[in-house]
Amino acid sequence: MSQFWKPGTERPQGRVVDDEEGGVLFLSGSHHSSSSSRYGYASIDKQRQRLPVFKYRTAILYLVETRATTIIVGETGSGKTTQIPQYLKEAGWAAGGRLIACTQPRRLAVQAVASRVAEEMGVKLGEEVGYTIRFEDVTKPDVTVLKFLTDGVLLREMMDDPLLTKYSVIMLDEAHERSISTDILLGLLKKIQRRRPELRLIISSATIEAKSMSDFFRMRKKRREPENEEHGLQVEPVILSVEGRGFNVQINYSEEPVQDYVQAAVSTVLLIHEREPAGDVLVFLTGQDDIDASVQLLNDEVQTTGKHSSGLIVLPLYSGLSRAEQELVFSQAPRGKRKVIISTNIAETSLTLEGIVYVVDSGFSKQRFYNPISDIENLVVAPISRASARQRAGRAGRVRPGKCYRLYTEEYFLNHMSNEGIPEIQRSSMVSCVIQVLDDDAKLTSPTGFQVAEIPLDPMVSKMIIASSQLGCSEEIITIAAVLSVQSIWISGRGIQKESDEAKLRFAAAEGDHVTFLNVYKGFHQSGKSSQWCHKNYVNYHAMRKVLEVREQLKRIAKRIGLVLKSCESDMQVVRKAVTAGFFANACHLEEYSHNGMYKTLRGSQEVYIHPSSVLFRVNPKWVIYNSLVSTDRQYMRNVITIDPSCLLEAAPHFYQLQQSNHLLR
DNA sequence: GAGCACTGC
Repeated sequence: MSQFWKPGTERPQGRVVDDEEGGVLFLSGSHHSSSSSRYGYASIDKQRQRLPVFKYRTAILYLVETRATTIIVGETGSGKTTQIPQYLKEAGWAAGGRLIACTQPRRLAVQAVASRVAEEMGVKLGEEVGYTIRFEDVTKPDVTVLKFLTDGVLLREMMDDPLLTKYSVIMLDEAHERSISTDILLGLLKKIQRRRPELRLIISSATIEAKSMSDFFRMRKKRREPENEEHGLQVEPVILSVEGRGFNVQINYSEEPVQDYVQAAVSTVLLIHEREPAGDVLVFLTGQDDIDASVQLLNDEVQTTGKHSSGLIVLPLYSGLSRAEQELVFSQAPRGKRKVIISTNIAETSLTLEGIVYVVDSGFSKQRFYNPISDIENLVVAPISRASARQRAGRAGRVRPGKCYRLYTEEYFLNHMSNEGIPEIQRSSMVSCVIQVLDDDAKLTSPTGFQVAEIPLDPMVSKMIIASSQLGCSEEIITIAAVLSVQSIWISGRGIQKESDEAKLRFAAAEGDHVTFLNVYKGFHQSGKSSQWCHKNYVNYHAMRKVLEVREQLKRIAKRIGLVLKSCESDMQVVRKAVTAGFFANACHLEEYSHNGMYKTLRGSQEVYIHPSSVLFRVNPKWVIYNSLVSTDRQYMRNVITIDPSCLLEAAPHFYQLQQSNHLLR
């Protein structure tokens, strides 16, 4: 362990200041604000040196060498994500066959950063610089030394290598977003540090959470491991702050509380357009309904009172849009026109829009909440946190000084908004990730429990796949699992409702949605995977490509864990059995006296209804199993299949024994 | 006869 090669680094010039609580250091470099000149014809090296993070290069390397954990607070545009991994490599942290890892919460960011770094280093992507995301491993063993990956992938790598021995440094980027995977990684990495004192962590976080990150990684003095001290390694974490390249954003608050934020957003946009100089506008609302409504209102305004609002190009932005519609948002507005983008939270973290000068912030977003008693996840419109509000405002200052209009009062911002949002881990069901982090004492059943943990899907889906291997219908079940993993394989939208409903009926199977998916997949396959075929049948071609991709991945995993790949041809009875084996806990029985299609769940007797998008809507079979619940004014079951109640006992005698003795199984 | 903020393995 002690043979690990440590690169020698000079002590930096800057000041190292001890925090009064001991341990936490702020290292203040010289704060010459770098000019924000655009990349001109400068060489890549020159460009790299112009980034704000460059003048902290020595400091960062010094801290990484001498501290187990370094926390970097970097604003957007500091260059930390692309530069720090390169500094580490230049300093020798990738020598001796070790790797440097840099994680991101999102796949797209992983790909983008990796290709940028490969370009800067002048190497081919997938050689010295590579990346890994689910379904895509662009790395070369023994060649790749800088590896970018999603935090979910790193978590999964821990299943095979719990101490992550091949990495010398792990940088967790965007840790302030507190995704479930990031949070679990933070916890596990802290444990790994005790066993691997030579491992270095870099946590990149936004200002506000930096202190709590540092507190988390500070080891208690009593429990400090003596061997770490012998290493000459300081176990107390350190915080280093790197300035960004953002411009000042002037904040304007509403003077009175706003009654209707859609209306207020529309008026504000019109006011900006009337009074403010050129520059695009970004409006944050909560969801598709709000956004479509305000796009409509603004366009009506453009039509009726052409004078004020001519020159406005109004564009919606949310994840449900087609690719072509999303791309419109990135195109530059014609000269003399002002672009107004009305968006969900997608523009707060996932997408970066250039040219935004004005931001209108409704103060709300849709957030997931989980009720562990009913085991139901809900999507609710809720106030955002101050951290979110700052993030939204920051979107106005990327190209030049901007303005942010908050549709709430300053008093509300200061006294009623929470400082930080509730981390995702506290708002979600943990079924999918808990199985990954159980240790040897967790008593996973053999072999099923271990196989379930190997498949990167919800445990119920995994169980269904494993059962299908024994039932001889794994080809079909893997197709169903792949379809369930994409959002929707149907094209939907205004104006084509009737046609798409009719198209769906052509594939409808009496057994329910799962078998309907098989029919669609069969048709798609027989058409030669044709996009025209999809178009004609109101099937989403991009979704079907994704289904193919996921399907191949699942087949590979199935083979690896020793499952039998076999088709049951047209025997849908075994398909239903396999679905039941996975989803027995979601069984429901029709309450016949109710005459309105009300079902009750066997587990918990909750009132549920078949979702109108299901092929079994209004068919109301006596016994069904659902894939998931959507919670609105009612609880709707999405993706439903008919079952035989005797299969329930067969599939899960341990689960339904009690119910049977209570005569709940009729 | 209803609707899906955003991610991820």
